[in-house]
Amino acid sequence: MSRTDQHEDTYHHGDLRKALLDSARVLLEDGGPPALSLREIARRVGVSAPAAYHHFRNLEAIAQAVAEQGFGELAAKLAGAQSGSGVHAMGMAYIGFAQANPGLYRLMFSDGLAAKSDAGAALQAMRTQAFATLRSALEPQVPQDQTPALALYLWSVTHGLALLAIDGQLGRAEQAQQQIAQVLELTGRALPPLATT
Amino acid sequence: MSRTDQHEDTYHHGDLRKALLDSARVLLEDGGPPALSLREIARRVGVSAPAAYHHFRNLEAIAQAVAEQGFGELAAKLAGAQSGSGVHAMGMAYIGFAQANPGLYRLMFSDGLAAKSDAGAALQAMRTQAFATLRSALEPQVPQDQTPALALYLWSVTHGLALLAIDGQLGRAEQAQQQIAQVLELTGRALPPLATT
DNA sequence: TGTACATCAGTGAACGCGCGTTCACTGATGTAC
DNA sequence: TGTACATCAGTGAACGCGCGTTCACTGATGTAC
Repeated sequence: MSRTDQHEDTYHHGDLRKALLDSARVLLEDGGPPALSLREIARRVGVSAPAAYHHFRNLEAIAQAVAEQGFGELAAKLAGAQSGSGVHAMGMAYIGFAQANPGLYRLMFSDGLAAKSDAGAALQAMRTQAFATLRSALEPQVPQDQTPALALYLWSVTHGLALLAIDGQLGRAEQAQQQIAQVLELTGRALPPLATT
Repeated sequence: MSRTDQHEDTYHHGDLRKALLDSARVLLEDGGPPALSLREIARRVGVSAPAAYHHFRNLEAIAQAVAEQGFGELAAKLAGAQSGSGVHAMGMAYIGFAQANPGLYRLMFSDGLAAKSDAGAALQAMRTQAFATLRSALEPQVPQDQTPALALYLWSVTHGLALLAIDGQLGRAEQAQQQIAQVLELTGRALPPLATT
């Protein structure tokens, strides 16, 4: 009988690793990166805290794995938008991701566990990787010598706008979406004509 | 004999309130917002932790006071740049502030103590106030109906760029400064012609 | 000018808390025979 | 098909830690007389 067929209140959990990551994400959205706590993550899964150590080296490793998930999902979302109408669509997708997962976005890009040894460095690497992806997505569409500056420009606007949005600095709901669209429209004005693929 | 004339190793400190704020800022730059701890702040001043309670209601009140200082200093710096050559100079000043006080900037704009009751709300209000200042500085220079969108656009770019800079996402030193200048130059291209005062 | 005293800014000890992590354990699983 | 057993994923108890905050106190200050 495979574990996945049924899962009464068994002693063994089934897929605790996944459950812990899910729990961490919920916690993250509830209280932001500072709220991440191994004990609370386990508590919400209904499992003792030490059980987590069979699946992760420590709390930082959980945070790192969650961030990794986040970068994966963001990349997927951006790749989906890319096939659409270009910069504006990608910007909306980017900010949409942050709005849908504000706690996760903060973990990925904010200080959270920054200076800390292992996971901090790993996070930094993920960010750099994400930026490299953006740059190479832009590369075929703009003059080569302008790519780095344009990529940084686009990242700055979207990153800043995303953070302002999830900080509640924009109006609520529809109004916010309209403001975002306006900013992205302005952003596009600074771009050279794009070579559509 | 006034307290300020001399200050041997007296039992009474002289200006503990200021000393605590200074200490908090150093700590903030050392370890970011998560490192803020009342005990550590007091320890670094060489005073017992409870002494702080004669000057602040609690730890959050210290953080709030520090953030308040930060917003004051940022506003002063921007006002100084405003008399200069406009948007580009103000952008450089803004990002320069963040680079000079990364921990403080994070406290002011990042999650740090976000959702928390009193101080969190106060911080939010300070941010909103800062944005209002930016908007009204922009108002006489652009068509009135475009002011909100342009202000948000400018804030997004500078905020995003500032965070990327202090997150070490840009190259080191001169290279970083050059990238910042390039991004600000691109940013300016989206602006309508400005009415110089 | 000298002294009693109220006020104030410090002190050390103690509280309760939640945390991350380690430990020795035990119950469940599934495989070898 | 049935059983012994190695492996593995859980458990509860305990550790040490640093934290924010409260408490009763005491030493210093400066003012009223």
